[in-house]
Amino acid sequence: MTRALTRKGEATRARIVAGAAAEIRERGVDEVRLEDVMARTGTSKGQLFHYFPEGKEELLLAVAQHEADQVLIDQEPMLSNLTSWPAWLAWRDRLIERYLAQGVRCPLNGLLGQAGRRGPGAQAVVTGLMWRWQKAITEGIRHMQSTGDIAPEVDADRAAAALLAGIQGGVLLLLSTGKIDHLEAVLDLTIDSLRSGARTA
Amino acid sequence: MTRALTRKGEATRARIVAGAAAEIRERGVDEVRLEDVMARTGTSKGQLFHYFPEGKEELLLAVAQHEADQVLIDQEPMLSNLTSWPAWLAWRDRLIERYLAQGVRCPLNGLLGQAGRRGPGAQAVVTGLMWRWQKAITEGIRHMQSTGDIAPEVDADRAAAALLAGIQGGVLLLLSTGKIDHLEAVLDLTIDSLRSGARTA
DNA sequence: CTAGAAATGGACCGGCAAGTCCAAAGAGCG
DNA sequence: CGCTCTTTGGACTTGCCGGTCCATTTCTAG
Repeated sequence: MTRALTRKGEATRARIVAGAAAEIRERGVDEVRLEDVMARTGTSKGQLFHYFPEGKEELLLAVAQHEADQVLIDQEPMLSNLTSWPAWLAWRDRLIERYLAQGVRCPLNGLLGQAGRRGPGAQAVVTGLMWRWQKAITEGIRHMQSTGDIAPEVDADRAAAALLAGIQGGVLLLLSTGKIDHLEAVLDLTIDSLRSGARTA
Repeated sequence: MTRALTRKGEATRARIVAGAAAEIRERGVDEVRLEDVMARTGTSKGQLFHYFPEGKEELLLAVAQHEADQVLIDQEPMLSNLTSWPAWLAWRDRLIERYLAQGVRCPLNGLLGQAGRRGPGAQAVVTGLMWRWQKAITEGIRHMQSTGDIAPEVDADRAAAALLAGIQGGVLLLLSTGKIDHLEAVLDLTIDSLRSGARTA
């Protein structure tokens, strides 16, 4: 039942997704025309609908999944190794760097706020991303607790939830205002707060 | 040069904005058709373009401004009176309550992430909102510092920036996942953190 | 080599929704 | 009471863009 794709087909499909992703980053989700994707990727309409029978919707979803994965990959190996304060700071730096470079071009942009409306598929992609992201942070906090660097009374889940929210909001404000200050403030203050909590223990 | 609007005209214009706002809340920005607004408000196309000569764009911008103002109004009188810990908690409760009630229906939704792309007008609306919001929080923190409830070393601006980002992210996650947990965590943990900072002083 | 499946190209269709236009109704004013 | 400016109604135009369709070429297997 899985589509019969030859190697060539596979490559074309990937090219379409990548091209669509680039297009979205540059122009925004709702500004993407199938035609633009075709032009950029050197494909024809027939191909688009051959690889994404459901049409635009399906393509967009594939792109979303692709970009969501990328978000986490871009944070590696830091995100999975939050095992010391220097590691946390390295992660912090990576985030700042990454989003500073990305600027206004957030590929998931259109999705985030409208996940609910864009159908259950989009919803799943977004919640999946957030879930994995938060889980990684939680594990980092737990690890720091195991080494005594973070107070055991800290509710790792709640703290991770707050930090994740802060990051999202920081990025959102970067998107809105062009300033990275909010993201920086969140990361620094939250990490500081986790850190100083150790004294209590 | 300000448009010559009779009282009746003024009323109609307001009705259109309100109707469009409602429509956006229910269906999302990009799903709004002029036709829907007409139907809901009992107006004709002639009227829409009479009151908003630039068309949809201009109408949407008017709605955005309207809703942005509402966001802050909804937080009053708490937001302007963050002068004691009970007051902060009351504000917290109001936020939770408001966004819980609102659920997925965020009128500014489409704007937030795409302010940059939606033209300078939208950008201005969003940054203006964020600016005013953050300023109010900053003033709250400063006041608490003046009464010794928050340590003087706290950088009020930075702390406010972080809190604002947290709130935005919390709302975003509410929109994406339907859960209010993130917003709650941000508010509680951040306020706690500000509170415990007092001990240091 | 060849049959069948996959991949590709691109002409064409159809609907939708923004925006235009003008005619007519209503309201304020001397 | 009639002039003018605002308000209103709604038919019509127009361009865009997603989606359909089929002819053609390329690939793979036996």
